[in-house]
Amino acid sequence: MATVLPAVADVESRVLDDHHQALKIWLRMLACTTRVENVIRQRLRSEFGTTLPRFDLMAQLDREPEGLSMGELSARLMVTGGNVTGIVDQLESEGLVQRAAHPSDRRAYQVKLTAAGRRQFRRMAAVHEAWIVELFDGWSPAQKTQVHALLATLKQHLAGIDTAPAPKGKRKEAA
Amino acid sequence: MATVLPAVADVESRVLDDHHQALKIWLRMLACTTRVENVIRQRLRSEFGTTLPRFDLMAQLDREPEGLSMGELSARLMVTGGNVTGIVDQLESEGLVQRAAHPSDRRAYQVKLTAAGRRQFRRMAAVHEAWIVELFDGWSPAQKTQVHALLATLKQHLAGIDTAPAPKGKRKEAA
DNA sequence: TTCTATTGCTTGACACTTCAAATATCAAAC
DNA sequence: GTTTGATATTTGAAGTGTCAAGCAATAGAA
Repeated sequence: MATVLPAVADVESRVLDDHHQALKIWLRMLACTTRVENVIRQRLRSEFGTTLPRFDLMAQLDREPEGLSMGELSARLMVTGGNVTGIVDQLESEGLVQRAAHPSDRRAYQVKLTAAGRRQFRRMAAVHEAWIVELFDGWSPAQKTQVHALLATLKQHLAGIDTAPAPKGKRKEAA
Repeated sequence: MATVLPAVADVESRVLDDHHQALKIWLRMLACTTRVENVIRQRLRSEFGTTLPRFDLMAQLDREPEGLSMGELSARLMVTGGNVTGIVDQLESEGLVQRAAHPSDRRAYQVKLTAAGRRQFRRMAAVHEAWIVELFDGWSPAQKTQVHALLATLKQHLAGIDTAPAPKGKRKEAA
């Protein structure tokens, strides 16, 4: 693999490039998601007078007729519990969501969409999906399939990563 | 794959699938970036006692020795101006950043990293890059190259999208 | 010049978010 | 039954973020 003269420099620069490659991908990916989020956020506001987190939370509830606990919402939305409390408080006060008693655990609720909440969400969801299709129309169907698979790989890798940084020499220390 | 009978249904469901495909990609992509952000955020906090937006802002300044105006920072970080004001206020009060007079426009500043700011950022940046490499290690170098190119396509497409939703029948109405 | 419109930035109100600490309930061991 | 520890949620403080309104400086036209 290593040729004679530029071998050393090549190996070094390849490492550097590889590092910069990951960083560049990250910055580019972040730019894309931020852009998409900003567009969706502004459109949700101007078209429906609502916000992205409200929409996301209702989206989770829409696909779970039985409702979700606060903790499940927190996990699915990948935000902290305190955050969910605040958003549910608001949606509940607007009559879009309802805290129902959990059948077997008095600590937990089952948060559900009310009829009004479901109606409103469904109305927004159709438009929202069209927006997403528009925003991702830069990729051909074949490219979309490719990306979908690539993201699956990354997502799985990320699931195995510890939140705390690896303490120097260790790797995958399973309990 | 497609057998005789469900052909019609296939055509229809393909359209639906295409819509759902964009949505699925978006959700998966969002999950990945959120996960990465959360990991980096927590590590920045525990290792360096700083936050992601502070780090991002300093990163922009580090690569511009001449400094950046508030507006340029706002554009690069893809956040609103008011937000930048707040973060710069803090970093300035901590002596990591400095508002210098703009040579030709008395309305604007040139925000620069101080010596202390640059020192601190450089220290964090090396570790940060290692984290990114770790987080994106789920992709092979070849896959990274692929993703890098695919994201370039998407980014360009997104740049041509208007923030306001397309008003029904119109398309690309250039002034 | 002077008027007008634009640009760069800040402010204040409010929404979202994390974090850490507090409360309440559960589950399981004793 | 109590205690002990874990789990579900809420609370409050502080940071981050948008938005709209406002001020100061610029730029261009009348």
